[in-house]
Amino acid sequence: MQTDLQISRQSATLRVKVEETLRQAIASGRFKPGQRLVERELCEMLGVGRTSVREAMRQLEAEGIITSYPHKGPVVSTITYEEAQQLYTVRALLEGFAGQQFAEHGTAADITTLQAAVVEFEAAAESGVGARLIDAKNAFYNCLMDGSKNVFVRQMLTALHNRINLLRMTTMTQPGRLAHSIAEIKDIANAIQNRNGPLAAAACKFHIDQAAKVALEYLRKNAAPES
Amino acid sequence: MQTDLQISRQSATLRVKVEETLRQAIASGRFKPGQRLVERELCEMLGVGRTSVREAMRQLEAEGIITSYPHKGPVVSTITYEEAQQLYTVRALLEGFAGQQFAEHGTAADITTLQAAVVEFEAAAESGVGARLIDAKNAFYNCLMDGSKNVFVRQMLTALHNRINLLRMTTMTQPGRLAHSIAEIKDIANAIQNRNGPLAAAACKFHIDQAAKVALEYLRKNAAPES
DNA sequence: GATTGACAGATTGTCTGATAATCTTTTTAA
DNA sequence: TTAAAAAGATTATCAGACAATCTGTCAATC
Repeated sequence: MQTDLQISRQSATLRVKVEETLRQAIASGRFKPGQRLVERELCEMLGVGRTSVREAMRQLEAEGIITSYPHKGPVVSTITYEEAQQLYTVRALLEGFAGQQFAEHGTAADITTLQAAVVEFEAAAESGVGARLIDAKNAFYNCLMDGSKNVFVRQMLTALHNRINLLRMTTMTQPGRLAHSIAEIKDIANAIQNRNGPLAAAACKFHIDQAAKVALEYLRKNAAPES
Repeated sequence: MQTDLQISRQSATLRVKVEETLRQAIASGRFKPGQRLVERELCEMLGVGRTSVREAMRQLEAEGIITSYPHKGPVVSTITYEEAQQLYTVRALLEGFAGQQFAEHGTAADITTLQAAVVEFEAAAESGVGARLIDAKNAFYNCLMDGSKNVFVRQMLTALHNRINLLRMTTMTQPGRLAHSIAEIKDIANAIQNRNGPLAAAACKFHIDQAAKVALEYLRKNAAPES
């Protein structure tokens, strides 16, 4: 019975739309880390009541992308150097795990999808269009997370990605990084296709460790946060 | 409904207390998985307004211990057998990591605290007092998580523990399990004290895997809920 | 008898206004 | 100059209202 006749049903509740809008606004840099988010301003900006804004805030707070202080209100979360380190460390752990599970338990269809994502990623890189590259990267990671066949791993990695976004740092735009990135991603896909779990895990970990190296180096240079 | 869950309204924010109270109420089985949480009833029960209840709901929803459906309201989350498997799998991964980090980077003070927790755990086991045992177990895990020196690992493990609590299953109360549990915990502490990272990781993983085995076996027997 | 449609009741979703609590800044007093 | 007090701003919470949506009931229809 379930055919593809779904009505768009413009997102379930207003609150969810507010969440999505704000998440996007933060991820895109419209709101910067450390910036205060004043309730009244958000209400006017979004054209919704305080209820919706406040409830959305609680959600974003739980996700860690905003931090709110009692009686002072929410602020876009900032990430210290140490936290960034920790973030990349646990991301490497979880993505390594996801890669391993994918290699060992992923379906043939999963692998086909992954290969397609790799091809698109290469094409996007060659096209030089930033947005397309970002989409391709996200598609790849999404596929990888699904391949883990573990809802919780997916949730946690999604949360980590959101928080890493706060760094507003695309390691891929660093000179020479993109080429390496492509090669690393190919290694991951190959290891998975060969059903080599440990190698897939190592490849994933290596990929993230490299990205971390670039990102942390960048953070160290572009001096610290005065807050 | 009873009013035996009254909140003492003092410092912090009311909303946070509501969160804590409800989290506790769910963890203790006062509210059971699948049970609906009607807004108005919660307001009366807690003696607070809808604002505080609704915002607390958003937080608990983000934590995964309740699930809410648009225009129908929240229910206490249920966990399927497959989800329980995944939960224990990723918990083993993260706790293994925490153990390894502890062994490799924990301070002497951390180790002292951990040893104390082990001693208390043994004493609690001998005393036969359930509440004391639970406290001791929590203290041990808290110490372990802190030892990881990684805020995100701590957050994720806390979230996982909360969700495992939904199973309302204390593997330790299974016949013969407690003795094994103590032995396993000692192994963990010893590996850490000897600064043997890989061994600590293995010990942590083994401990969780054993608990998972017991829990999953129990779940399989006590037939699946059809919801 | 089973399905459909209309209706009523219940609950959530959202808005608004009001008040208390708390933080921040400015002003005043010593 | 520093400390205390007052003023201003913002959040935290409550209460009431209304709309939107879900659920169950019951009669009408085939």
